[in-house]
Amino acid sequence: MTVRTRFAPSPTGFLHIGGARTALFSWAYAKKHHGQFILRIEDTDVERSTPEAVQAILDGMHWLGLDYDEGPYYQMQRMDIYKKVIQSMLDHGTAYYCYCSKEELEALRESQMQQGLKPRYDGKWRPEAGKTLPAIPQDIPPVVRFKNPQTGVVAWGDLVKGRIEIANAELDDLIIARADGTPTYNFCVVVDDWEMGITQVIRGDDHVNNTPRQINMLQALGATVPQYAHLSMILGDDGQKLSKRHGAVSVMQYHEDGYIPEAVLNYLARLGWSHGDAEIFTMQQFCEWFDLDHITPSAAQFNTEKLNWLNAHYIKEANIDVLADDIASRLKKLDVVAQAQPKLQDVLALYRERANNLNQLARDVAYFYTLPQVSAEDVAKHITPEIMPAVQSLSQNLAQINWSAEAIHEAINAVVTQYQLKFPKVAMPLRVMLTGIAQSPSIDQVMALLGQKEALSRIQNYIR
RNA sequence: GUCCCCAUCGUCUAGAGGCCUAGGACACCUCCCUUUCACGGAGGCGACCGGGGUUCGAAUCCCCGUGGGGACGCCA
Repeated sequence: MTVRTRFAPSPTGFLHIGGARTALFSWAYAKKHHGQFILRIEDTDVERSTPEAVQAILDGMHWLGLDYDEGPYYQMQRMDIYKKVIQSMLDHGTAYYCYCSKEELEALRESQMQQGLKPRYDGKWRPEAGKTLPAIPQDIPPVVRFKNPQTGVVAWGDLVKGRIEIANAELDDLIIARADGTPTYNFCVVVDDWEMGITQVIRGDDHVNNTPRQINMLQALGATVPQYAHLSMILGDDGQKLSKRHGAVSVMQYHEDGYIPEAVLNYLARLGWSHGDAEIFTMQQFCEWFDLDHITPSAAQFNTEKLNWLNAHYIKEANIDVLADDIASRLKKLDVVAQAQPKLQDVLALYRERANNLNQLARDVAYFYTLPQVSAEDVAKHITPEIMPAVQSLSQNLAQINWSAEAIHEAINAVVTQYQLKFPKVAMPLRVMLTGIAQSPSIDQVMALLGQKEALSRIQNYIR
């Protein structure tokens, strides 16, 4: 049987880091087994679903390069299928109408909680041999409930957590269609996973508790039960649960914050999954290596520092033209236009070795295209009156030479010797004059890229 | 409250009874490289939640604690 996995987000917000990892693992599993990966939008909560959220999810997946073979399917467009199944379950007696009002259910829940019991539907309208059902109230539109088995256990071999077993007595008859006739989540999932021929359901472990209900429905429908793999959650950098209020951000925020998608992908792949000592790998390798039995069942804490380390790696590895495009657009946000000279690719070749963030990289190279902001502190510390004669003399020499890093280096060495100084004594003030700060790559290389005219002009500003 | 899940360095993890005086990676520290800051290189620090079993032998298996998390909606 060919493998078919799916990612089934509900469009009530952006694609966050946990969702992205779930999608990544489902995607990789399908790729590994030459199967299909399906995207399904679970938008049956009309109140909270928005088209913007759908777009945000699509954008996030696109940025990460998680392409799908089928979909996106929208559950709201599949109502006919669900209604047909509900009718057939009603016909077969595996589902029934319940006329309890919301208030009645609420009261039931409360009293059970007070008695220290697990809140559950009491089966008031559940048809049973020899049982007389109450009189049907006229003013209450009924919901449809699934007739869950009351004895025995539901068990499955979870691909991540191992065997999980839950007594049917713990479960109640869940609502599969609301009073207005629309189907509910657990039911739609069952129908879709069945109808779409999903073979492995890979999802967050907050769904473990839904699984036994879904299996029971699948069995009532006579459907093949897929395999389940429940991924543990991702905690924030501080070990706390991610929530809207606390640290949960869109994957697109990582783009915004200067991360390269390869780094995010590699990082996410290693969160909860491992392949021996492998830390850095391509998505192609990941798809070859990926399997469900090397996933940790315990929750993982997000670590930005390790992401930064991977980001540095992928910035070094990136295609220089792609990198230049990205940095050019980030420069634009800083109101800096990357001119033709010096070529941004050349500048980045010099700078990317030291960067671990794209925004930082953009800020670092901005001075090639705009006058740097110099701090008074750096000026006071490095551009001292004592050094000015040497700088002045160097400036005159530089005007004479053939502009190249080697020649610049020689020129600096010459004044260093002439004035009996150490190299940094001259290099540091140059850095500040040219780049605005006291840290930069080799000053001769920086100057070579900046160009003779521009370099000399910036030095002149300090000579009076 | 009830049910379910989880538990190795600060963090991500390797580990499927002897290969473990517990390995790798990030972070941290030291040194080297050096034209500053980085990069890079070499070292270092640092963990099996506790208690009982089982076994010749347990990080690995079992039980009990403890701690953490999740689920209990006409939300998904």
